[in-house]
Amino acid sequence: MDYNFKEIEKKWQDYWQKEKVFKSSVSDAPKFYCLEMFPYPSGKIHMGHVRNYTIGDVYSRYKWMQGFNVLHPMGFDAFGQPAENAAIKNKTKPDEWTHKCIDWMKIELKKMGFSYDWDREVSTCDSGYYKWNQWIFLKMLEKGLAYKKASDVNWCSSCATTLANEEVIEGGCWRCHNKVELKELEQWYLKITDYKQHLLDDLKLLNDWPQRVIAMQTNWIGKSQGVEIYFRLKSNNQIIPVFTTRVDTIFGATYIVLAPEHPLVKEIIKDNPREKEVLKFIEKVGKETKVVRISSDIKKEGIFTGGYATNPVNNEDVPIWVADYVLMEYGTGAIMAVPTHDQRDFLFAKEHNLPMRIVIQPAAPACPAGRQAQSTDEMTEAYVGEGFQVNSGQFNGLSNQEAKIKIAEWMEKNKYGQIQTHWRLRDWLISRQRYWGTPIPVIYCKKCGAVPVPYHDLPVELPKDAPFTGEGGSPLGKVKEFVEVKCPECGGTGRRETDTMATFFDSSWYFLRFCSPEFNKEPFNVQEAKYWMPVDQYIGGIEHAILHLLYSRFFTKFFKDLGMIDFNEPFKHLLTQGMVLKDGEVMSKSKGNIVDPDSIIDKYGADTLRLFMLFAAPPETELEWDDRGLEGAYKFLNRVLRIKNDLKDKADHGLVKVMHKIIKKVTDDIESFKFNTAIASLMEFVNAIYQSGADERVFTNLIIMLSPIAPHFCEEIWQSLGNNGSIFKASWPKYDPGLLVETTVTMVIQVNGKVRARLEMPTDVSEDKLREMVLKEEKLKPWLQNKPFNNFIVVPRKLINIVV
RNA sequence: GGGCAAGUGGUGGAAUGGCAUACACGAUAGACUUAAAAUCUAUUGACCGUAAGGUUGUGAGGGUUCAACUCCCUCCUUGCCCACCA
Repeated sequence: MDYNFKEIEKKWQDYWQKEKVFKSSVSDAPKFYCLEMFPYPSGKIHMGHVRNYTIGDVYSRYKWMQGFNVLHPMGFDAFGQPAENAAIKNKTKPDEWTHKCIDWMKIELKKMGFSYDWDREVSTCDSGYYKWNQWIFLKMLEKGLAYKKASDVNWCSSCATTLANEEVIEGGCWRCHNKVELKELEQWYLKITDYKQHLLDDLKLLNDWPQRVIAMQTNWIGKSQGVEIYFRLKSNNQIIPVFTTRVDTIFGATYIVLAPEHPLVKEIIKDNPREKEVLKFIEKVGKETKVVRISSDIKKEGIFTGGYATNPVNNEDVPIWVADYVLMEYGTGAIMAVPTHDQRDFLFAKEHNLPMRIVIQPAAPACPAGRQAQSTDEMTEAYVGEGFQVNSGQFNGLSNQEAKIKIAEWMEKNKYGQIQTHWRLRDWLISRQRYWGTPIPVIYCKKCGAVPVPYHDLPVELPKDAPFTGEGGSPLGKVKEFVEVKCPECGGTGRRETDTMATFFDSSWYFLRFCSPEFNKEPFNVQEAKYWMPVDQYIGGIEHAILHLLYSRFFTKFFKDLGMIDFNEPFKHLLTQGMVLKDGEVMSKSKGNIVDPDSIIDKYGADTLRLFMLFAAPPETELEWDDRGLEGAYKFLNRVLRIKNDLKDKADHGLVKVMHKIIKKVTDDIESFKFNTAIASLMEFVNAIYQSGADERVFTNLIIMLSPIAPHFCEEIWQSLGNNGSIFKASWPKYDPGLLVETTVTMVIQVNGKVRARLEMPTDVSEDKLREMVLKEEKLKPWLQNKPFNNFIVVPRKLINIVV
């Protein structure tokens, strides 16, 4: 008979909550902080949440049973635009809508049986939380890390707000995919670039992070070392700086190219017969969107300006061109072109018949790629590999790697240029022209300028009934009582900042807040954070590999500089779980292939859902949803339950030995997040029990090992076996290494690498004895046929390979 | 274009130099049943063979090794991230 999961799951969820089984507080015991990325409260949990939180839950419960003091909190990343949209649609207020969603979501999370310490719940939209966003902002302002500047910012007209560089994906808005425009605005920025070197260097400390996340962050920070070279405009000797990482090719620079927006272009073409034509070209390029400009199959277009510049290393005059493939926002907005050693320059030069010169030759014949080109005419593509300098003055004959250093030093000495480092990382734009976010705590005064709100006036509360319509513009600007305030400095007429903070600000430090969620003197209690932090295990989606993780690392470094914490990195170990797929595709509303967790819980129970998700694939790989696999998980639980009705007085010694092996395997597997093989081992254990019958001790160990995975199910059995208290207060079984030692072993006998026999041998058999037994073996005789052995290889306790 | 993963039965996956396909799903057969479901038992990579057994087999090709899914080289395919980045 099937077990009654509905009754059982409800019963134990209530019990865990009432008894506060998973409540944690600072103690002398070793701590373990297990954190899953908190959700945006959309109102419904999806399979991605279920997978993420199940992984964290299993690990937390396992750590509890290993004797750790576990911090396993949950909260809600509750500010953000969807609440505004939903509120307009449903004619309610973002505040009410969000809190309703949080309530629904909590019900669903509780139905999954997750072991959270709900006493630590935080929601970022509560003033008790965002007050500290404002506090952090003011501290950053004090330290010169928050500043306001006017510039062209990424603007999404459909969301009517600005976007950080990190929020622009392929030229579109990360949320609505609308084309992003540039708009000149005065906005607040955080100087994350002050930490760029630390953010890059400390990636080396993160040995327990996935390689690809490290790679993505490295890429995003984008450090590149090179030389800024001073070309000079021939007509008036003005400097045109260009940046290159390949200074070894400087003697092959046969023209330079400016971005169409480059300020010097207008000067160069002034009173020049080509002026009209060039302006026409610039206008044309300006109309193209960035998306079109970067699409790789489009031909690079450019035009000669009529001007010339002088290459400082050889005083050669080179033509100045303007082309669409040079971007004003990277480097200096101007490049030197070396057609022989850069593929893009090569194609451009061929197209426009520009001169080229070879300056690096592969070291033939050592270089396989390298037939040396005798003239540029025979080149069909640029040579971008390593080699030796030619046509490069006093640097001829050097390897290009060596030349890179020597030329850079020589240029710097002669003031032809300057060794420089370029970074891709830009300061973080945090102003948003939205309602549902943290108000930026600044007041503008005609006399005093931008004045920070004094700490004792925090929080700057978000007015509950702003008249927002979704039409854009800062809705807070329409709330008179909010905007019209006195200047805190001179008492004169002031005007409050009406932009709110980007929501990534909220999630950049929530892991610290969880250490002391009620603390009301500072963002977190320094002592408690000292005990709990850093997060030992962080679990979440790969989609946060750049934004959220980079910002959180930045905030952590800031708090360290404030002296509030004493570690460099917030997350010791990071696990990025794979997506949940259905029919090979990511589950999504638009594809209509969503499986609702709630309906699965209703039909099979949370334990079955948890078991299936963990068994179907390792946590980091994609998981293909499979109804039949779910059915299999359900059958397994019933199979376990049946054992209980058939317990023996004493289990066989053989089964006890099997048990100890399984304990070792399951412990090792769970420790390293191999839940799928841990479950496979438990299934093997169950199969073995079906063969020989378990006693209560063996069965209890099975139940304890299964309990992190199927907690309600195991808690029920634990209780029905007459145990007191929660199974999660029980300790994890230990294996007896003595029982793992075998006296005999099955050895595989190979002849020429092919398996020809298997022999049962004592583990301590001597090699001579082995040989004797092998030669006697009838099965092997046809293969050996009295031929002499070339080799007789023995891998102790495993295998023998005879080579004849 | 650059970087990082990955490619194994009908399916999800296991094995990190030493028995390829653990565990499960599915399928087939049997037991139980009036019958079905559930459950239990057995078989299940392909090919040849009545069988014993043999051959072959981890995207393709080469290499190292007594021994390669695993290490090295070349290539193909898929996924993800970045990208006219100078």
